[in-house]
Amino acid sequence: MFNLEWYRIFWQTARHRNLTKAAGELHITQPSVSYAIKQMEEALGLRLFHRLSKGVELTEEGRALFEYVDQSFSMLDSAQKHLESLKQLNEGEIRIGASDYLIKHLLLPQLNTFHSTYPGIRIRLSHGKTPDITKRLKDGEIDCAFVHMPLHDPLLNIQTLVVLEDCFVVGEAYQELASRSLTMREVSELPLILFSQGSSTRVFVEQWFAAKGLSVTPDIELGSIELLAEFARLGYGAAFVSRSFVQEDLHSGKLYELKLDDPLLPRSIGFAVRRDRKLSVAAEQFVQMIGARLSEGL
Amino acid sequence: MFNLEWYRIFWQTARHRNLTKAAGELHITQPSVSYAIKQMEEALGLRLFHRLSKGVELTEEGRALFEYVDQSFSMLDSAQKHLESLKQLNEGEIRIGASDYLIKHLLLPQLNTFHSTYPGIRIRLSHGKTPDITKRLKDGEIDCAFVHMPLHDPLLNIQTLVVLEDCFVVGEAYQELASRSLTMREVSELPLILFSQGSSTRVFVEQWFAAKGLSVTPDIELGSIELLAEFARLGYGAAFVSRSFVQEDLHSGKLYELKLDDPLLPRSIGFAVRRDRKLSVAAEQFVQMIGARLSEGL
DNA sequence: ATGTGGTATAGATCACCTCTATATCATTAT
DNA sequence: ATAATGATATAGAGGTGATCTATACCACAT
Repeated sequence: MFNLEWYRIFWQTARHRNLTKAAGELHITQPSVSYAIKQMEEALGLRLFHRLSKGVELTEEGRALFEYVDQSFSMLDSAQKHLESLKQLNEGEIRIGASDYLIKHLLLPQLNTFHSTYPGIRIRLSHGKTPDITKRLKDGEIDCAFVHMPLHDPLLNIQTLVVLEDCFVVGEAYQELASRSLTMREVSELPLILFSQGSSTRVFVEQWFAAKGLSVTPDIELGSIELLAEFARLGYGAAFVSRSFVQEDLHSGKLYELKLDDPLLPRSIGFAVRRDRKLSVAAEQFVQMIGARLSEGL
Repeated sequence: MFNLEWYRIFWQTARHRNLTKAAGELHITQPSVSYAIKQMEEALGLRLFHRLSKGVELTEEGRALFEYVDQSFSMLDSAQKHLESLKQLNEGEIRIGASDYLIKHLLLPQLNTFHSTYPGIRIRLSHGKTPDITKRLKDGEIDCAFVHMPLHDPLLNIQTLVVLEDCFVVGEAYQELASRSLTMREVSELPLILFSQGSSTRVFVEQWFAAKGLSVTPDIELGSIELLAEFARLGYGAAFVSRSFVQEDLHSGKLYELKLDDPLLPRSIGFAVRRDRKLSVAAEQFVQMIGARLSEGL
């Protein structure tokens, strides 16, 4: 059959009109070139070059072939360049799934860094609840996802990325509550400021209460963690937030953390990919960066 | 370095999403495919396929590569088709040089046959005098030429194709001249009907006279052999024509050939190509045909 | 458990590409 | 003429890497 390597030899020979020069370019010897072209001509049943005393020259048929081969090669050359570019992270695409909350507070800060380092990489975010996100991940619509733990799925490779520690915080108005330890019932009877219904955070806190047979109805229900903290500071009640987010306020005394008889279990955020798929170069790089930055502390 | 054969293996694998199938298509074994793709991935420093439990699937980078490779291959495929077509004489080009006279009386009848057999082959004719034609042949502007012999040129390969025998003919009016043998001087004093100045035929006949120190001025000078014969038939004088052309008139008694003391040397028509160039498939076929037909007698 | 359908790995083999050496040929210089 | 130069072609030896066989391994379905 026809050996594709022959095309490369043919191409160089046609360009240099000289077997010896072509051989030099290809880092092989002149007889090898001569041999390859002979093979080719025999395989095609056509003469491709005129053998002149001072080199070779394409025949009519050879010229016809060269037109195509040249184009074909420039195509393959572009391919090499494109792949190199993908490898150098000058282009590419990452499709990430996460909840609105995680997109805003975990992903966005990291993404900025990533995007300014690799401006050519296109980021596609899709938001949704964890079950929805995992489905899209399994369907191949997204490359990786940030999910709330615990989550088990045989098709997915999930690793814990960062641990969220939650707490109830109050403003100065409720300062005295923070001096002693509260039971869950006591907490449930406070005016509560919670994340909106259906969010992972809300589900988590409701389950915590439910474990003691308590059901709660928040006085205030909000969609953003900043607002939760703000209402707490203003003394509207106890807000359920992740501790790291209100760290500064706790230090400066604008907010107070409630001590609890039954400690809240830490919640984990995991990073999930399909077990049977390798990440693209771009996604791989992204994961590396996320991992490095998060291990230094969120 | 990168082996172009790998592309073929990559391509088949990508199309079938299955190493085993690709191997079958390529008439090699599955491990060979596995090995080749591994080589390729290592050379590129990129993973090209996801290995799934039920086959393989292109990665993002693999898809990018496939786009190019697929195009590149369809290009090479077109090349094969084109060459095949050239070989089958479904297309191609022949550039032929000849004098006006030879184009009309030697080439045209043959060309019709050739052209109806191979309608896809483009014929390019260029006309000119033999020295001009041979120059164009040596410059590579034409592929082959019909020339008047004798002609010697170290760069050209010339073979005699057909022998033209010339003669002087007269109409009934001069019938009695044909009964005896004439000297050249007698002929030179007849009213002569000759081909136009500069043509090979004219040069030939002038040289024949010049060899005896005679110079001639024709009474009638014409550009086509039909007209020469016609004027002779009408009794305007003696026309110098090739015998084969007036064969019929000689038999039917419309024309009479003059007998000469000094016989005219037969003139040869030769076929010339460049010694260092091989003819294209189309031209080769043309030469074959011309040779075969002419050897059966013009 | 077992079978099925896929890929990966190990080690042996062999085809064929590449090499060296030399022939041959045309052109150019001496 | 003769030699030198710069090409390609050919012959025969050799080595390398693609290919093969055999087998392991893995996921999934039965």
